[in-house]
Amino acid sequence: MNTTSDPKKPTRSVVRTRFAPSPTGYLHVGGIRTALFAWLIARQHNGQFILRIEDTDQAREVQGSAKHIQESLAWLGLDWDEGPGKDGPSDPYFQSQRLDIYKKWATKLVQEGKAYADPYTAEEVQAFREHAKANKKPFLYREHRPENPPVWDGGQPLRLKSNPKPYAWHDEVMGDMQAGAEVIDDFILMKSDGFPTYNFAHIIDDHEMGITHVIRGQEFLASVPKYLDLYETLGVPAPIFATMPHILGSDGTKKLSKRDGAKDILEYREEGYLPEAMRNFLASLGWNDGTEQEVFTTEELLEKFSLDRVQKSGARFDERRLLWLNGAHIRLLPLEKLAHIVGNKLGGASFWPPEAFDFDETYRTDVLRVVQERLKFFQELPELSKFFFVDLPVNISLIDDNKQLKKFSRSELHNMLESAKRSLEESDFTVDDLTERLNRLLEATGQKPGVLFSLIRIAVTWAPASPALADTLHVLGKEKSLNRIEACIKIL
RNA sequence: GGCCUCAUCGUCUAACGGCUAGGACACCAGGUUUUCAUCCUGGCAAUCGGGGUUCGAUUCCCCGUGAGGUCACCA
Repeated sequence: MNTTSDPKKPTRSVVRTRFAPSPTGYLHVGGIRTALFAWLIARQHNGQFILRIEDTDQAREVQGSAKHIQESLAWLGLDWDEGPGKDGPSDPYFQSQRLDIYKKWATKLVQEGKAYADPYTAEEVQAFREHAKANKKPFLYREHRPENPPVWDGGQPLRLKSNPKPYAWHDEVMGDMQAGAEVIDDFILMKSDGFPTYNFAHIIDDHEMGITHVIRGQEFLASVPKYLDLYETLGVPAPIFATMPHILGSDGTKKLSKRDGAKDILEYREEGYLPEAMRNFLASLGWNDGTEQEVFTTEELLEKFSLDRVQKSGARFDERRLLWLNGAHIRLLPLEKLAHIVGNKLGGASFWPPEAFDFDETYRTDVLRVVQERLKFFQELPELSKFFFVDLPVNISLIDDNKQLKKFSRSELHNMLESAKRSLEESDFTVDDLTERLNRLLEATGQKPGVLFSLIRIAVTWAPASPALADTLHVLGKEKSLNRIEACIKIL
């Protein structure tokens, strides 16, 4: 393990970005979009993308969520160059394992008189806060800064001795920013439990890890001046900031959050969404390339993404758009690849109905070829394909309620199917021959396709929807098709 | 309440200060030899309000209004 205090840091490439979640639960689309953008920036500059786990709040930590987060990123294809499971020059990447580093920096600040122990109890500080609130004034701790603070022994909160003054900075997304001295305060660096606050730890880590671009959500925008103050006090250069607008819930009222029903990103994997589609969707929420292109492959995203075209305003999360995009990406997929994804869900599972495995892979691939263009997400594969594998129960209402077929008597339908059967018995069941025969059948029976084809389609599937008739018959094969037609003839 | 940010069809968005404000999703209608889907065509639908500046404001400025964020020993 490298000690991060080594002054001779390894040569770093120009761009290093990070995603730094806290392990307090799962990742939803709001949070993971920031990760996508950070990843995109790193990758398009041949830089590094670092995953850092910010586990400094013992109380809020959720067991297993660090793993879950890693799994989410891995599914989305946001691979990290350094982080959990990937040793790097700034190892370790869990903040809870970097306590000595924060302690060292904190001690340095104390020695230089730039930080001091907070002598008040939590209740006392809370009283200050409420007093300010009662007077409708913002709370500033520094107005209560003790004259003779006790020696910091690690048991009290450690506060930064701030230098209130106006700050101006540039944000890649938000543009030129400025703030007055009134927002600068003596915030807490180290908590009394010996852990650093986010406000302190992320700055130390970003510096130690050589992060060049800090890409994060809007909730941190108001804190940037405080961070600027700390950077100055630390004598450390500030990185490039890029503040992302929030993704709002579909009702548009709040930042998307778990409380408001934001889904675990991995649920989309379960439902059969493509990571490719998710990346496209996430990117297009708040970003576009200025053209009318809507569907982007990840290669195109890497080529075209830029922070300066990221929207400043928040965007609502509309799952219908994701659904459409997913269908579009499914149609873009080569059949073999689609077959592989569909057949290898997770833990040996698949999106196929169980009956599909009574058949060989060639047959399943044939089925997939004809349903590909109507798939929107993989979880709907069973209902779209089940009749290729099992005989669905007869559902006579498909005929009785069909607005074309209901006009005919049972015996008329019976006769139509009889002639269909006779013709198909002669077929070699290639798509071409089937198409040819079905066309001739139209002439021979004098029926419209809406009648004849509907009837045959229903007879061989008993499903409300299915692929084109010739395709369906071809995939089903001669024996099964004729058997099903035969069975239908009997009940008519 | 203070501070910060934002504001174009229902939604995601485009538009050096200059054409009938463009595209996509969704929805509706029609077409492609049936259904569902794809694909194609068409339709519906927007510059938050008020003042300026300007020959001309979606665009620039001001004031409202609305929305979001922040003001933790959470991140």
